Amino acid sequence: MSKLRSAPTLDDVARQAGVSTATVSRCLNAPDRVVEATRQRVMQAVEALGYTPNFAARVMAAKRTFTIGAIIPTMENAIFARGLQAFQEELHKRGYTLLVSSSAYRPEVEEEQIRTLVARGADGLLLIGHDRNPQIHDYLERQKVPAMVAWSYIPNARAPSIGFDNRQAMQALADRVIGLNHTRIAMISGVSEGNDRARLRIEGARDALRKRGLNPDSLSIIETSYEVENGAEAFARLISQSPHPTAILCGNDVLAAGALRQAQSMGLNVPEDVSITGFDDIELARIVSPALTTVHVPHREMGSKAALELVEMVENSTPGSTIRLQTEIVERQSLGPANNS
Amino acid sequence: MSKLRSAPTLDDVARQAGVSTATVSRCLNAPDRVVEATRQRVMQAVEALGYTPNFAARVMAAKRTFTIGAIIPTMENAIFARGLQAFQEELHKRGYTLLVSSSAYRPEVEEEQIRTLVARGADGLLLIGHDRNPQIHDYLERQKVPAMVAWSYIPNARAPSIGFDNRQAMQALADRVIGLNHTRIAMISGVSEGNDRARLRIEGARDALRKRGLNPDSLSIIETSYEVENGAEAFARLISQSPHPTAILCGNDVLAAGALRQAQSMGLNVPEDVSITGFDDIELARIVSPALTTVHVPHREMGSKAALELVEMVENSTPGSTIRLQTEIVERQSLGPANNS
DNA sequence: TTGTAAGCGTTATCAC
DNA sequence: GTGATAACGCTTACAA
Repeated sequence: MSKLRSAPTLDDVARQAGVSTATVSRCLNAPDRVVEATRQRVMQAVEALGYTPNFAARVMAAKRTFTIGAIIPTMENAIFARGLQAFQEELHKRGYTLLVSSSAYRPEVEEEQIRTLVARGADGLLLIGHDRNPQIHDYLERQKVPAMVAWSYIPNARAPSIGFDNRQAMQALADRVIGLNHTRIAMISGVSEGNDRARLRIEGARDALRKRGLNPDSLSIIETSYEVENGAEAFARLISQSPHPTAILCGNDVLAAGALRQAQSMGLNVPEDVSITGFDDIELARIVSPALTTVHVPHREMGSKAALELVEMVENSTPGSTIRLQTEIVERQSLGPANNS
Repeated sequence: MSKLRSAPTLDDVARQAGVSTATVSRCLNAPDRVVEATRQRVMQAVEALGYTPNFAARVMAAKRTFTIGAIIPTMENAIFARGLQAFQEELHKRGYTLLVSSSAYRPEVEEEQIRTLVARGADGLLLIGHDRNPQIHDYLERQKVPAMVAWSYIPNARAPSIGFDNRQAMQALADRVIGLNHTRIAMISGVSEGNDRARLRIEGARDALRKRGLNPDSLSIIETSYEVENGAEAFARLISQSPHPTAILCGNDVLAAGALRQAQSMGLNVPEDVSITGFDDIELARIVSPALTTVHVPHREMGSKAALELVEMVENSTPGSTIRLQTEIVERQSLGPANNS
């Protein structure tokens, strides 16, 4: 049986070019440390053989992968997509490759993915939100893999983070709602357990009620997972209360879109009969009609700054700094004055 | 200076447990080939040291990564998300990890990503659509990395594929439109160059005109990239023609959502004044109002079957088979009879 | 059942 | 500038 010819190695290239493997390696990694003529010869051999360096071997020898891993809760909605795209673009400029996996909002899956990415030699990790088993951070420290948290700003947390103050942002929005004379307010939130963003947004809404002299416990909250259908269902339940809420704060735009759809299918006018607000300002917020009044999050800025910061941590072993980004309320058509009939 | 203690290796575990590295390796990879007592001891050592196998080393020795790579054109809209999620879930069941990267619809980026993933030892690749430089397939063959194409069904193409017949699907939809007495039809397509799905959908629309005795060249087409804004702009241009089209076929739901928004902001009623159709049946199609009449694509089925097929190719060196999935038209509210005034 | 030792394909440190 | 050569951490015959 003939020996299967497998992918060409450095050695093959070296032999073909009549040089040593060291020279070939230099041609690829530090071209100026090799004389033009030999480099030409080597590159020709590389071309001719269709050589691609073996990544695993390179990693073993160099102990660097130029790879950053990111674990996001879901790819199925656009919340993280835009920020991640900017993250990737910035990394690419700096010579890094991004590997993404999604945990489906399950902590144990996230943990597994973290270990997988570390085992694969990720030079650094991007994680979403602060809530997780602290042992994971012990593990990352032992493995010396720097990690940065995004989509949430919490100073002095275990890991440096870049994001916005979810609590304050929702408080500002709720305050705006109350300013329009809404007093019967409800909220459709993402599942708050293990999700600091969701939890802080709830707290923010309560803060607003409190500051305006309303009872924070009067806020009826339904927690549900982040899908359009769930938003619709939750809306149906909340609106059946009597007297029904005149404004419904949603934990994100996807839930808000679901709520809106449900309102419409129940023959309710938004915002005349009931106001609905979103959070995130993803594309969807402008697509639905009425367009959503929501909280704009600077996704791209967050992604690119996260990349810069993380690369800095990786390359200079710095602890990483925590960065706060500003959000702003964008007023569109889904929020109007209360109709307290 | 004290030696920095780095991540524990197999050797450390072996020493701690008082066995050889081979035994530790076996405990991890073939637990039944080791006696219970020693395994206990080894596992304790693993636990105590917080050992994680070094992936690169493992790959070098075993020549398998249990990793599948996927390169999708974009993460920024939901077209690929659901199918990819199913793909990942199925792979996970089979013990594989999925690595995803996005090419931003740029062929040269896709090519680079393919090389990156191969260099990283991906055991197999999932690619979207058939249009690409054929040299890439030569390369993959040389590297012996099986690849499967999804989102497009083309028999006898260079790579096996799983998907649907884009041409036939759009033809069926256009036929339905014509059956509602539309004769002035326009199309908002994705950029067709380097995108067989977009191209075939255009062809399908023309086929329908032809079969119904209409002039296929009467189909005015605007090609644009896949974002809501582009759909809106294209709609504005098409509708300004006189007489204006009564039905606008969109290359996907995102473009359709943009067209719909633009129609509404111009005070046009859909479908009374103009009909709009989508393609893909992503969540968005049900969120907008009127909800989109569109082509339903079995995304999850496509993803999981692609995984099965690709794993089969990887594990048994089979050539892979080409699988055709069925689409169906879902009638909602954005398509109505022509108003030929 | 367990241990020994030979790779795996690079990079990096020295000499030359 | 270039060439030997020793790691890097693991898997896997083969031997014991």
